[in-house]
Formats: sequence, structure tokens, C-alpha cells
Amino acid sequence: MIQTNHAHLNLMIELDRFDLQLLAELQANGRASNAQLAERIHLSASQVSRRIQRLEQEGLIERYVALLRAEALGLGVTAFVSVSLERHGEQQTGTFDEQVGTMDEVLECFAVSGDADYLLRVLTPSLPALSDFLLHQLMRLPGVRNVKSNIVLSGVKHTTQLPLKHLHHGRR
Amino acid sequence: MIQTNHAHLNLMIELDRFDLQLLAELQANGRASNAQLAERIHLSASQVSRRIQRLEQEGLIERYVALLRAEALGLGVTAFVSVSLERHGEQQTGTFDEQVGTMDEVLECFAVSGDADYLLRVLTPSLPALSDFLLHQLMRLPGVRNVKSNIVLSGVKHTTQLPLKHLHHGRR
DNA sequence: CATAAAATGCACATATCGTGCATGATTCAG
DNA sequence: CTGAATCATGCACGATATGTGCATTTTATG
Repeated sequence: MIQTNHAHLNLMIELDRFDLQLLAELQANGRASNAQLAERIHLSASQVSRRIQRLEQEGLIERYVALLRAEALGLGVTAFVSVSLERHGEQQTGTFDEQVGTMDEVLECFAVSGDADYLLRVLTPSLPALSDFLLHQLMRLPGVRNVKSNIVLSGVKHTTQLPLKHLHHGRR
Repeated sequence: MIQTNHAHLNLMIELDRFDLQLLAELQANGRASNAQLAERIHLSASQVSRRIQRLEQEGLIERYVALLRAEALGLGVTAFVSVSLERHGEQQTGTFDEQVGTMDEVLECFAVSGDADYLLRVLTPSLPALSDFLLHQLMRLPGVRNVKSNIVLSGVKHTTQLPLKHLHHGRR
């Protein structure tokens, strides 16, 4: 089996082109059967099964999830929210992290370089609901100094599929 | 069957508490078997199967995907990129949308209110790779006037699970 | 080159899925 | 309220999917 050496990329396991194909296929359809996958990548279903097991065990495949359609669930408002904290040190940061982690409305929260300390993506049924969330939940978190939100006007692209092409550099 | 009326939320189908439980379970584990789900929500496996079919057909469940671990794939750099376009009208917007949609590095792209026109989340193996992407791909798109990026220092929360609690307001 | 290790597909027992059907529950009309 | 119609449900079962032992093939190593 010809495998691609990704040592410079800090990869923990070796991936060949079949593995990469499986990853790509499963990112697109997490419920593809082993038979379907086998047909697409030209291995047997049992080999597909074993390889997927390995990809899961090694942690490359983290989990399988159902993606729901926000609009169909009445979740019509997305906002990006920049948050700046008071300058009090790590205690506050830890608390903010934990609390934000429990809020269903917050889908993403990243600590970022730049003006703000955090950037959040928030999803609510309506603008009043967004306002309510910001005023009564987010702004009330300890240490929050400033909150600035930008409403999403429309979505151009939103995928869970990670880029894999940097892993294709070896021989094929 | 007691269903919750969500007419004010513009829902296309009625959802009862079993449906909501299924949605929650499948958001967390997209490969849960019908038997597992049946046990958790106290319906038969065949009823689970039929309900999931309905949720899929009605579009609430959009798809199932495998979520990969970015770090395990050597994708160590995430950035939020604000993009402003020249003021030329819709032609440029359409082109930008299409082109961005084809770039694997771009996981999310939203048109937003505020200073910038778009906010993108970009994933690359390294800072040089990010720089390369910004300079040689993104900035070269027609109509791009300004690009500003904020590097993600750390991730606090990143989930694909949409909030469902606004749907729980009816009788249980 | 020979040997050891790893990968592979076949076969098959077990698990899972999807659907017909009978039954029970709910809704609707008089 | 009653009876009929409609809808939801679980059981049973045929079809499909999964995972693993095993023999064979392929690859790596000294």
C-alpha cells in the first residue's frame, strides 16, 4: 500500500488515497453504507469497515451528526457577536468560556486576535429573541465589557467539510 | 398524539416531543440505530424509523455527515476574514459568492451587516498557507476591495447542534 | 531472496432496516 | 354522545448491512 507521508503536517497516522476518499465521502454523507463506499473507492465492504474503524479510533473521524435545517425549525436569525472582556485575568476568561459553552444559542465561540476577545455565532428564532439573548444572557456574564453584533443578511456557504487537498501531495 | 403548534414559528410540519427528542439525539449521534433511539425515547424501532423518514422528507433533517478533527488532519489555523467589496452592484456580488463557494478552505461565508460585507471562516494547515490563500486566492477575486483577518487563538465552542428549546413551549 | 508483517476479500453469523398488516387511539361529523 | 374514518403504533419478517474469523495476497524488512 502506497501511503502518503505527512510527517511535516503533524499527522498521527498515515493516510493513503483510499483513506482520504473515505473521509471525503463520509464528510458528505455520514450514513453511506459500507457497500456503497466500497463501490465508490474500489475496495471490499469489509476493508471499508476496517478502515473506517481505524479512522474513528485514531480520532480523525470525531463523530457523525445529523444536520438540521435552521429555517425549517424557525431559526431565522443568525448573528456574529464580538465580545470584549474586562481586563481581569484568567479567572474571568474561564468563567466566560464555561458559561458560553452551555448556551444553546451559541453555536460557535472562538477567542480571536484583533479588537475583540471572542467571536461568537449565535442562532435565534427572531430579532427580539436575539436581543433578549444578548441583553439578558450574554451581557450578564461576569466580565463582559462590550458586546457588538452583526446580523447575518444571507448565507453564502456553510459546510462542515474540512479541506483535504493538502494531504494529497504524495504519489497517487 | 399531543403535538405542539408552532404556527407562529413558520414551521412546515408539526413536531411532538418524540420528534424533538429524535432531532436532539440525531444531532448528537447521527449513526444511532433505530433500536437505540427507540429505547431512549420509548417508541418502537419501526416508529422511530418512520418518524425519521418523515423528518428527512420534510427537510428538517438535511443530511448526515461525519465530522473530522481538524487538528488530526494538520489543519492548525483558523481565521475569521472580513471582506469588503467595491461598490459595483450585483454582478460582482454574484461572482464573489460563486467563487468563494468553490474554495475548500472557506468553511463559512455570510453576508453581514456592519463594516464588512462578508465574514468568512477559513481553515488552513499553517499561517503561511493562510497568507497564501488570502493573497493569491481571496484577494484576487473580482471586486474585492479590502480583506481583514483575525486569527483564532483558541476554540471555546463549536457545535453543529441547533437550539430546539423554543419548540418546547406547548403542552408535554 | 526469504521471512515476517500487514492488507485484503470471502464467507457467514448477527444486527439493523423498512414495510405490510392488524390493532389501538384519535379525530370528525351527525 | 356514538359510529365511522383516519392516523399512529407495534409485531413480524424478508431484505440489507455490519463486523469478524480465516485463508490468501501483498508489502516491508533484513
